[in-house]
Amino acid sequence: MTNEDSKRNFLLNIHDLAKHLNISIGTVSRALNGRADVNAKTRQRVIEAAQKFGYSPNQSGRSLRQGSTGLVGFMVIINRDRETRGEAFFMSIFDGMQSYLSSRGLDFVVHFCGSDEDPVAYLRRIAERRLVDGIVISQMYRTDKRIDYLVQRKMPFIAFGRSESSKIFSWMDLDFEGVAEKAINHLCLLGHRRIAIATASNDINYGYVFVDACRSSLAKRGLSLPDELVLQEPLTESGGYRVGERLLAMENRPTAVVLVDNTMAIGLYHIFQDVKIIPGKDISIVGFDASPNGEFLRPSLTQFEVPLGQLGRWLGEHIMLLIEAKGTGKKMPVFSKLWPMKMILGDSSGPTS
Amino acid sequence: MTNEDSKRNFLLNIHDLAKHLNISIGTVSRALNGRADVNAKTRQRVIEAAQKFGYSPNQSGRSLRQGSTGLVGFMVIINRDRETRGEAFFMSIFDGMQSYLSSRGLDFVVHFCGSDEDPVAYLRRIAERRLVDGIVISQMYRTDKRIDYLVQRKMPFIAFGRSESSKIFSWMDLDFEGVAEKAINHLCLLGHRRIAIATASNDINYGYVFVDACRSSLAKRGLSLPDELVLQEPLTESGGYRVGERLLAMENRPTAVVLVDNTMAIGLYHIFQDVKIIPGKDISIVGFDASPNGEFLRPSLTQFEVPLGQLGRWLGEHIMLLIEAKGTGKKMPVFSKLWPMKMILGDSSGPTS
DNA sequence: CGAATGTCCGTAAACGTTTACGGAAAAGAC
DNA sequence: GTCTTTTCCGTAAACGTTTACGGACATTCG
Repeated sequence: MTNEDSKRNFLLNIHDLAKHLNISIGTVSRALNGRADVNAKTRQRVIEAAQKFGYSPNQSGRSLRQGSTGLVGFMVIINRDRETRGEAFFMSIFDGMQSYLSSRGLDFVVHFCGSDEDPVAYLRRIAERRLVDGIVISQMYRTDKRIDYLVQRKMPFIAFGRSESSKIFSWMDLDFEGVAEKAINHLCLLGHRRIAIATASNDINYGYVFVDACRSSLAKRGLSLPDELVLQEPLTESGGYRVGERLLAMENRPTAVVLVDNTMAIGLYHIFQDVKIIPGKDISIVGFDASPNGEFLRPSLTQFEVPLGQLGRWLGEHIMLLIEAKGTGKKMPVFSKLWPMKMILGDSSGPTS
Repeated sequence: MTNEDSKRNFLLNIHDLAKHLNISIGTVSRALNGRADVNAKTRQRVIEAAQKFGYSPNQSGRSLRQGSTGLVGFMVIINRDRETRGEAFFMSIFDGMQSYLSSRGLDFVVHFCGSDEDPVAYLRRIAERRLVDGIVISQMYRTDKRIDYLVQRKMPFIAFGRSESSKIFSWMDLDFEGVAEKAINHLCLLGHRRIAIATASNDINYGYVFVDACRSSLAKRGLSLPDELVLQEPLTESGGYRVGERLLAMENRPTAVVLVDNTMAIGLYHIFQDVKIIPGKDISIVGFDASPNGEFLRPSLTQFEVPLGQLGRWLGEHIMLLIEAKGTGKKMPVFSKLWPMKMILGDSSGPTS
């Protein structure tokens, strides 16, 4: 009793609302859910009362009955040493996803896997407890257990980033191959022959993909990418600084360097500034994703532009399609998409001297 | 039938598990929930089976029965022109919160209110549908309707940031007063007399609080803060650039400027670099929150340090206390805390010439 | 050996919804 | 007027849990 009080609190449910309106709970539910078999006048009364008392159906009851939560998740792995893309990156994606999903009546929620937790265990908890109907997973590893798990569980998901897997699954990724080709082409036209690549550690898949793509693009032009020019460092400011140190220490210094993340550019610029090397003149730098930092560096950074909001909307739309397909029992479609990026010329890349 | 199939899918529930073990669902539930009245051997069998088949209780059923979701939320308002603190800021807070809450058996989830949505309506949906047991709201406005709503609804919440309100509510905020005092003191000791403040627009509460605090600290030293030295610009790189433009345009230029957000520092440094003004020599700059950007600026930025992970843990702990108090029917405690920040001396602040 | 106690488990109600079903009343057809 | 159709609403079952309650059986005690 006292327990019930503390549980119920003063919040009202569908019974209270029905009693107040002198109609049955079935009618209240039908009215709010926009079903046809309810009188227009009655519906109006119900909606007004719900509005007035601040009533929305309890999501737990609803989910339980419907077998779905109406919730879409996005899983982010927090990395203490930030060996991943800059986090600000995600915000614009969230914005686009949220905007699309809410227009379709779905809710959107982000799950942050702590830096001290196992991503697979974390994801399993979310899935087993049925917290969401579908999920976007990000920061894909080169081989990622999460994929096998979700496929086997037949849970709707999209991987933001590719991954090596024998399974068939939906993914979308930035067009690293296209970026590599454009970057290498640009630098080669400027006369560069010895080009370094700064990238992430090998188990982060896109670092690997990007280096591979650069190697191909170089090969097409009769150039090679020796191992000592692949500089693996954390994708951070200090990682960029470290890249600079390693470049400066080389006996046969490259004339250009391509970065897989713009955060690195900041550290790189600073070490160059310390030793009076001018980007675009003494050495060429090409960055990756367009970020405000890039525009504000001096000289401005040559980088690539990607409309993150649109990308988020794409994710929202397609995860919804997967969820719908599963809900209606149809077999789930499989999506895969490479998102194109546009090169923005800055002053950090110039002809060889 | 076919409908049931598509709903149920192949996922198993407590009945399936009980049938497989040849015991009742009650026992399964008790075993998994660690109740005393279940045989140790039986419990072991249940736990192993659950592990083997990947079973966790369906959260909807659980929430419905218990009247609580075991979920803690964090509401972030996405701002397209980023008139708020840098977003990377939040990640470390999430990390701390997630870490604390998961150690207490609670789940943590972040809700992003899209830039095209009304924050109050967004929050109401979350609350009315009982998506979470408690929530941290951030980016407080000077007067914030969300507070009144949550107080009236008796929903456990903590405001991350103060706000003017007649209501009593729990909050935690950075110690803007302390920062202002230290920054002003530091600059005054260096001989500065004419100090500008770069801040956010007036409806963001902390911008207002900070300017007010600076004004007090200046007054204590017999100095004033004329209106033309309060520079309201977006807390972005270009906002910082704009601040620089305004400073350069002044007939009686201040010798120092205090920023309420370090993102601004980037733009400010660049315009100064363009016109060959050296921070710390020709003009002094004091930043706000410690960010890697700050360390990597040249000359290094004088700024303030805050352990964001600890701050997140504090939020997790105290929102949990509020939820527990409400669950047991006790009256909810009220927390308020100013989080201290430590000044990190850089080379961007120096004596007047 | 009977009674009292303790250990463990099954039963069933409840949580707040949605929705298939059936039926009452109103409307239309003849 | 009756018969059919339509419109609208109430009833009750179901979703997957947790937990109060009671009872079966084993154990202890006198």
